[in-house]
Amino acid sequence: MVRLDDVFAALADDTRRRILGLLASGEICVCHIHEALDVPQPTASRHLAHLRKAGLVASRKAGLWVHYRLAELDDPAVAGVLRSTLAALHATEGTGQDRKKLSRLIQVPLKALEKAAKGCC
Amino acid sequence: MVRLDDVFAALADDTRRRILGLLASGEICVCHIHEALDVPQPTASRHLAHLRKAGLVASRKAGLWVHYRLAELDDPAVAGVLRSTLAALHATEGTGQDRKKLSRLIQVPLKALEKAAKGCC
DNA sequence: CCTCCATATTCGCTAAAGCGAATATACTGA
DNA sequence: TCAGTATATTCGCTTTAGCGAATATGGAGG
Repeated sequence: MVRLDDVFAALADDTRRRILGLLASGEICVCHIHEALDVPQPTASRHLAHLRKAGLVASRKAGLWVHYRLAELDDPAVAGVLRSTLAALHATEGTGQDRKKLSRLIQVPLKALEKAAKGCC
Repeated sequence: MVRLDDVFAALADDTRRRILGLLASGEICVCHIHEALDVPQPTASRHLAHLRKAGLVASRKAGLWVHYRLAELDDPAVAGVLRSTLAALHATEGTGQDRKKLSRLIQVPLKALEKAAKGCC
């Protein structure tokens, strides 16, 4: 059960919004998030935990790595908030820069990431 | 110019979201907000100032009273966030109760407030 | 001018959030 | 089993947000 209070608290932090901006283009593992955003690994992990508690992201363990993705939200109201938030992030300059850096890191063409992000929000 | 950071910071507080929930049904003066929400007048005023700084609400002075309303947002991305937020609030129980109390206070039928709120988001 | 009323602001305090550093956990492969 | 790597957590600290109480501002009317 997702509580609205937790959702907005989660969205009220720049680093967490940047993470969501990255996840809009698909599943990413922690190491790539912390490198793309240029934040310490514990910081990335802490914010991801916050987002997970709020119900906005889900994680999948694959050996040593943990891959995070946007959660499938049951509540349509919360889904709407997340969708509009991603759309707003998409319109900012920072999101594009983060995505560009991610593109280099994971060796995936920027176009592909852009396309995936569009289809998500 | 509305900054996304301020918007989400503004939305990350329950009292401020309750205020937005009320304003969805139209312009309201400070005294009615603080009575409908049952919070001290300085608290209502402080939160309204916060919302105004974030660019989410606008105010109009009418003699001794100050009427607040949802702002017309230039930025379509921010407008989308606000719209989905209001929709999410609309789905919560608390918003209905606050509106009911406002209805009694300002002597306007609940139906009319509901209708106005629907048309807004 | 003085008073009343609605609204805004300030002050001191408490609680919570975020960070960096260090450390713990968990899985992999030699 | 042991070393190595990715992720998570804890600790101490600093910053910030929100609150209650008191007070300031500013317009309306006697």
